[in-house]
Amino acid sequence: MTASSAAAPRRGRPRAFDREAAVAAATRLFWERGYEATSISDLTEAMGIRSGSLYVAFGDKPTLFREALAAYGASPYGDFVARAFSEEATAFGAVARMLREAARIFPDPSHPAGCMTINAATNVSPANAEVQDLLREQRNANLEAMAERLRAGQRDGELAADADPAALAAYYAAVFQGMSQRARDGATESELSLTAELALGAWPGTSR
Amino acid sequence: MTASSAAAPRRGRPRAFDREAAVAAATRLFWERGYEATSISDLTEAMGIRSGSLYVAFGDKPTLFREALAAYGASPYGDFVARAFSEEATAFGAVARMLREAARIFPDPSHPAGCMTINAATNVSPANAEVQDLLREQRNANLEAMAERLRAGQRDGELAADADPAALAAYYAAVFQGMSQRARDGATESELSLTAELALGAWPGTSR
DNA sequence: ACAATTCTTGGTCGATCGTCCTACAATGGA
DNA sequence: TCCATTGTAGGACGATCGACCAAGAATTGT
Repeated sequence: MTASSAAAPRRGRPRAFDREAAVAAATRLFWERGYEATSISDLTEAMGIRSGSLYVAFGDKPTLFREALAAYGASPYGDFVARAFSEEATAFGAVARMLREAARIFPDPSHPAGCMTINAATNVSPANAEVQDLLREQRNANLEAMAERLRAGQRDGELAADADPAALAAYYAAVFQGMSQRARDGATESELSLTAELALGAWPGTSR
Repeated sequence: MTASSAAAPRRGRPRAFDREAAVAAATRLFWERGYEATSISDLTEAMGIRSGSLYVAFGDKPTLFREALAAYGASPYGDFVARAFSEEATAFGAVARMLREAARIFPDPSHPAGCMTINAATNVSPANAEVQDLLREQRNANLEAMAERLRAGQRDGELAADADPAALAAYYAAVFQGMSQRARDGATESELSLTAELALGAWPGTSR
């Protein structure tokens, strides 16, 4: 690995476009339409570049998608779940914050509705199964991480001893994914907030 | 409108394939991959016919999709929600049956996972927005029908007077859609059953 | 000044998309 | 028997897909 990370002056003709802004445009398009329904020409138009530049700068379409997904995950709209679980002290606090922020972020009209990880590759032809698998594994990994957090909470006494952490995690994952779908169907923040509170009411023991 | 509905003997060469079986094959494929990721050649191969026969018998691709969707809605895997709401005496009974049957049907390996109405057109390019809109409107109509059933239940005293029927319906719709997504991600019947019971625990008053 | 390097332009590649057409096969009615 | 009608076989249509290439432009290092 040779440096290259910093702003070391590179040889050759400099890029004429803002790489970060181009990725942001691609992210928005993939988020809105999904992987397969977004064509290279859709992308080049939105990114303001020609296909040659795209392939030089980003490789092929699946590679660009992975970069767009990483950009989503690093943005405020994509990292709020990870932040909730790393910053909240209790398991209930983390789940509650996850759902309440989802209710606010999913229908926000300043970006495509719902969660990109949930919606970007649900309908995919066999030729692009790798992308579908990538997102599926990410969702299942998020579920497992939530289950692990609940198990830890149970050990610490935050969660009733007779509760089922895996079942609770699966339940909240389903609610979260359903909220994303509802946002895509036009659900408002107030509807999703009510959904979040009803879902939180199922927390065992009501002790919180 | 001139007769033509019954089995009146038609002129000309008879169809060489079973129309109902062909629609069933198309339904399965659309259900599995979604509208856009299913190509005409995919369809003709699965249906066992050539494209010429397909266009004569079914019109174009969106028309065939609508017929496949209708076949899904008339099948045991697609009509169980409607049956739950028409056959159960109480609002809670209908919602409970809807979720419990979804937990059994969504992951059934004898057919594609989840609900076709929910998953068949989530990622669609603008050219096919009509299909996406069709399914979205169907989902929203189902939600409104559930809300109406809960309002009726509230008038009949089945549901606590201070409960919010629209919010409850939106909540159970989100859970239902989330369960479909989880099934697509590999959730088992036992996981989905636990999710259903946790969701039902949020029913107001616990009086049921 | 010149070479090495990198990016942009513009176009081409084979494959596949949904749709339709023509030629032929198989049936019912007259 | 012959015609009208309908379905099938096979291929062609223009458009678009993702990917890549050659030529030229713009920059840095020597």
